[in-house]
Amino acid sequence: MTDRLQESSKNALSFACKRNHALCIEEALEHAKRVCERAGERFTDLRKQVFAIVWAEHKPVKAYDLLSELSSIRKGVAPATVYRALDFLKSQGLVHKLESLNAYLGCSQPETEHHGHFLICECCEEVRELAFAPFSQSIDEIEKAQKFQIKHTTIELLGRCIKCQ
Amino acid sequence: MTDRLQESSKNALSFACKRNHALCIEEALEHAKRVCERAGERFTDLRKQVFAIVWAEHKPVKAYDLLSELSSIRKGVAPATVYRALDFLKSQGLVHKLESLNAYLGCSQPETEHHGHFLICECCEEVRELAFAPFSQSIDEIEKAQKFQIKHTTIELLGRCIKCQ
DNA sequence: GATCTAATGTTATGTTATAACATATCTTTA
DNA sequence: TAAAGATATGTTATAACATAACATTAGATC
Ligand SMILES: [Zn+2]
Ligand SMILES: [Zn+2]
Ligand SMILES: [Zn+2]
Ligand SMILES: [Zn+2]
Repeated sequence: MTDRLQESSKNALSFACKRNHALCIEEALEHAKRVCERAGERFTDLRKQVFAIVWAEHKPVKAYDLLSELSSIRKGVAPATVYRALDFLKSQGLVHKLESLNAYLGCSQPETEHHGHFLICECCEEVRELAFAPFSQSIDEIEKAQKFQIKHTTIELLGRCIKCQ
Repeated sequence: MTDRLQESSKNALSFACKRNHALCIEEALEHAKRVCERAGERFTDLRKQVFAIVWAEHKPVKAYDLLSELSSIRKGVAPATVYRALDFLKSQGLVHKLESLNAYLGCSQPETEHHGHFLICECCEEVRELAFAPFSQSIDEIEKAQKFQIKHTTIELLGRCIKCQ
């Protein structure tokens, strides 16, 4: 247990990066705060806590697991509490929902224009968010060819990562 | 009410195409039957009925709506009944699950190699399955670049169709 | 027709998500 | 700064989606 735990004061438990990255959560929280400020939205304690828990996992989190983690640092937590916070964070692009898993993942690049395209390893459950959208050209082509105006994409590729092949 | 209704005998109700396409369900059932035969699987009454209901809609169907439709032509229908049939049909590529809608759609081209990529109109709820996979090249590239072996893709593009723009 | 296997029936429960309304907190402005 | 309005959260209840476990039935094999 490092200095970071002390620094994080009362909510230390949930605010520590599960992979022990130095300053990981602190930086992500700064990042998230800026995103909210720019959007003129409030980054409340609840939202901060939910974001920090999701982020700390570095992997998809189920809403009800999140609920039980959140309960350990906060009172009066019900499903609606969690889903409302998740909805907000999604609306700001700070977390993504993985539809094929019914789980939520902290966005790895919230300040970059991107659509949330994921590689999901069926074996180790690691999920990688593609940094640059390799599908954007295909998507443009589809929009033209099919005269279809795309507003949101769900692209989740299930398979095996290099470690699990 | 046309001849087709009479032809379909006891299960006429659910076996009629909701868009009044001539021979639509009959042909799809023949198609599905062949797919099952080739796979050495049984296309039972239950599976046939579930497939026909899903197909007749020509749009995504919720499992519990399917359940209630199925109940009108069959006894002893419970959630498991429906989900088992859907699992089977999915395994044969005869229906797809739309993860972002929690709904099921009859496959428009079950005998063609394809991955199930969809355009979903948020306005009229019409869903089009892309006939040729425009993403297959991107997917190949990702597999090489990321050393990730893709086994299943979830690609659902939400937006507005030409009629709803 | 006895045996084995696959499919379905049946009951119960687990999991995921939202509705509706009360209360608290923040922001704005008089 | 007190009142009013808007946003966020608390609280209770329920809706919507899906699977587990075991019994029974129907089809295939011998
Ligand atoms: Zn970290
Ligand atoms: Zn992202
Ligand atoms: Zn039809
Ligand atoms: Zn298909």
